[in-house]
Amino acid sequence: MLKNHDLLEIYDRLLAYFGPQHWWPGETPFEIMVGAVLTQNTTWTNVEKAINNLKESGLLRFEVMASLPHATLAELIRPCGYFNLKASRLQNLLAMIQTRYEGDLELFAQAELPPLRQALLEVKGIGPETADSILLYAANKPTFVIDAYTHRLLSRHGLVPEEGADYHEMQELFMSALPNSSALFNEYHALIVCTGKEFCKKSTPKCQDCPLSDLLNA
DNA sequence: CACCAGGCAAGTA
DNA sequence: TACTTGCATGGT
Repeated sequence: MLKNHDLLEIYDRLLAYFGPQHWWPGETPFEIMVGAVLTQNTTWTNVEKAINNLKESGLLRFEVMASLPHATLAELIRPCGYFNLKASRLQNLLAMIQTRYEGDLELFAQAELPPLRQALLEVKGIGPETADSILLYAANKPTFVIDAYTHRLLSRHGLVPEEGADYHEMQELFMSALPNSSALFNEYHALIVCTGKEFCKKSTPKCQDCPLSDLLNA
């Protein structure tokens, strides 16, 4: 079984296997932030369609999107699913940044991590994963993102239960075992997603071919 | 056809 | 606190 202190070795293996990912898929902090909301429980290919709609309409900018009617925004992001819900969530998020950070993402990114995380979590529709994704990938803050792939990796290797694992508990596993580096957390989470997409799927796992397969019965 | 995908919040007991 | 349900499109 996997041990807590092996998390650094796992990183080395994934990096050697997949190579550096230089994530997140998005050209600007604003695009990354929007993508973080749109990808909630949704495939990235569907998110791309929604992002492309926004891009082609020239709406992928803070001031423009912030003044868009809900129905217009919802229609554009329809392909990524939950479109009414996500339109509201985006608007809630933009309103918070408008109020607390003058609608300025650079100012937003200059804030300290703990209050910034708190501000994000107070937005209706922003939970721990979305908050941490925005903090890490749009604001370069050193926090570890826990998603379905990460949970699956940990549970398949016996580090946490398959059901009922706590987000903060899983986050602490990584953050207590690793140096506090946003560059490292960024790359590590990206590599976990690579593993998840290629080997660690829910119903069709390919554990035999996974670069970590020999750790399963060590 | 059933199941899955880089969640989250609200309702119920 | 511990379940359960709604939200929705698109791919396998």
